[in-house]
Amino acid sequence: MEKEITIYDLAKILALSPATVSRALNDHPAINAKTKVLIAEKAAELGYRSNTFASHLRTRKTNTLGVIVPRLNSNFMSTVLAGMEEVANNVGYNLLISQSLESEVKERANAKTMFNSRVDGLLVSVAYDTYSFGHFSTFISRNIPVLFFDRILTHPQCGAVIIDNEQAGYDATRHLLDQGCRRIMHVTGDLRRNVYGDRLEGFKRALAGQNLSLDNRLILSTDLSQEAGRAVAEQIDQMQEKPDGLFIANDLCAAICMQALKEKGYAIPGDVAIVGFNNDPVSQVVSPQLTTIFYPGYQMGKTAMTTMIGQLNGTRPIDHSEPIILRSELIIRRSSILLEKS
Amino acid sequence: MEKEITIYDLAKILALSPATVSRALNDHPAINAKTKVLIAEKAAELGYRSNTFASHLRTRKTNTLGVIVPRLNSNFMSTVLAGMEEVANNVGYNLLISQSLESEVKERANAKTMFNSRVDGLLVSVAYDTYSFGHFSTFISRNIPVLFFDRILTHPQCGAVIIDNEQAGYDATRHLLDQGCRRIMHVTGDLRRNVYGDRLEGFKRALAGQNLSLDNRLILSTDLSQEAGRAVAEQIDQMQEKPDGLFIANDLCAAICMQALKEKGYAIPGDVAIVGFNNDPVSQVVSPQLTTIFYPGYQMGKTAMTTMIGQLNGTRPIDHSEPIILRSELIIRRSSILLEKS
DNA sequence: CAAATTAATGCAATCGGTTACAATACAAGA
DNA sequence: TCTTGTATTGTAACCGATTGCATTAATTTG
Repeated sequence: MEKEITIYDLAKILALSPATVSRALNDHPAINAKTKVLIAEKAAELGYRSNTFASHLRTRKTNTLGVIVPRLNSNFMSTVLAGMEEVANNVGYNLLISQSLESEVKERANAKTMFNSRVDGLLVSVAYDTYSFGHFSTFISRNIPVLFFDRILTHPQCGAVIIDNEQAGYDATRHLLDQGCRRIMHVTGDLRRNVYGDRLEGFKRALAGQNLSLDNRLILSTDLSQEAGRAVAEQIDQMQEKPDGLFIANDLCAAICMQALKEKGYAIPGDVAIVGFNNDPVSQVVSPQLTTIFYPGYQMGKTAMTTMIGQLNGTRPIDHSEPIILRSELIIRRSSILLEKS
Repeated sequence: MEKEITIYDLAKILALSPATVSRALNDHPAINAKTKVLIAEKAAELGYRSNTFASHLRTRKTNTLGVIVPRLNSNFMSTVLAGMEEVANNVGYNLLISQSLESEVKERANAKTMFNSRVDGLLVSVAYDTYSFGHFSTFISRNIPVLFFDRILTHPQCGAVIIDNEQAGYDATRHLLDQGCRRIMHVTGDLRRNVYGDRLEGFKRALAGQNLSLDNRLILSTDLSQEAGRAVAEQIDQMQEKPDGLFIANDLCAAICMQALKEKGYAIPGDVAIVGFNNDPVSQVVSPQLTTIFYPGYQMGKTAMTTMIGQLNGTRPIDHSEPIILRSELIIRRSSILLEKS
């Protein structure tokens, strides 16, 4: 009940050598099938469990992957993690998860912890203010694969899994244009971050496609928080030339903003048509329901993890030259429908 | 750049013994302060990192805690995890996180993995259908602390951190009664689960306090999913004697139900006043905004983790006799206000 | 029937810290 | 001066699984 059984105990009981026991438990081909069965049975009977530390010490593999995310308590991130966990769990990898709380300093500390824990690989979605790569280069130099997802850093030796933010930005904007909007405001995050920068590119492309000029006053870089949503509504209310369309790069922020606008008497979508981003549950419960971009979080988690494991197995090395791009999708709901379908 | 530095390397370079190096790095009092500095500097210079496996192998401690939750992608759970992570991270513990996907079978498998990974302690919020304790008793018999949170199993050797679900149920119901509701429906989960069973007790107590009898047809045990929310609205629509109040044990489910009711022409709160549970972001963006119970997830995560670590340090053993109960709070919003405040 | 294979198992070193038990050096006390 | 004490550092045996290199037994080949 109390004492741990080791392969030495098993060996002694069965009058075999520890080496044979070890090999049998690892299904080594050189061991007689009957012997394997014998050992396996005894091991089960005595409640033997492999000491992973001894094993890791010897093999220099940990079967553990590190994951660093900006925040755990976001619907999107936890969905991604759920996807990762499912894949990892299936192939026997453990996950060491930590959050940077959107701070590069904390992210650096987390990376160091992961490094010291000797994770076999690292999956990262970087913090809001991360621009340096330094804390990841230790991994690279030791040949530990680093894979970015969603919020990525571009690096010649790291893979990346993202959605096509440019296309998503284009789709969202194009949809508003198709509904007749001519003065579209884009509320977004830090534009140096790929997810936001790329969406802006799509936004611009859509405008250009309609020969509309870009008004920089209509591009708001915020932190996409709930407060930001309220502030945007306030700002719109103060504007002379008000926008007739609003593309906000986050659903919760968009929902709050929509609510604030409604309180101020604006009709949605009549006065302002709104498109969000993420397909967060909130997008379905606001009224009118929010048009948004479906962001395949679960899929992203699974893909990232599968890619990482492929790399570790050597079956499929990560392609460092090109990021893996997942399809996202515009989901049209009431908050942006100005024209009845014909 | 490539090779790992060990304490033996450091020892050789500095003409000291590995023992001294080891002690110095662990700040052992017997080591000369100057020697410590010397060793620390050299270690930093050469990029030494402790091999945790060798260390764990010897000390039989892993500095890793296991956490099993039903789902990662729930706002509440990810908030709890965020709280746990913050505390654990501060004191140098790592978290091994996995999800049971609401299945006892998977939970059992996860527990086994945790066990084999030799976590120093285990924190669990059990799956929807978990009623047996078997997969945790291995931990107990090896003296590994197990602490339940939110969805708990009651066991003489395990601590627990919960909110006062009975009181919360009472508060929610009492509020509806105070607003004049006389026929309140309670939509909840599996009643054998403490979180739901206790809320029902509170529900009953509130009714009893007003000398109202309990109508079992008004207690609906569902899976609290979005579909369940729609189904409830449908059911209400079919009822002869319709409820004038609705207490739903989950915000998202409540929001969907509210939406479905509105579509069917019911006025909220006029025809049906609604109270949810969790204070999920959705509760703030639905209209009318949803009255709900604030569920201190972050706090729960921090408290659970602090308790666990106190236990591991030996500073403060877990009190197995009584669960730790956190305060929750009724947040009154428009979905349930029938009487103007006087 | 001897030699050569093949199959199965054992020996012993190794991974890198940790720690009980010395050992050494030097200063203070008798 | 000799003893005792104190401060530091060293020696070596672990922790438990893995694996290259034998070794032994069993089978096949010439």
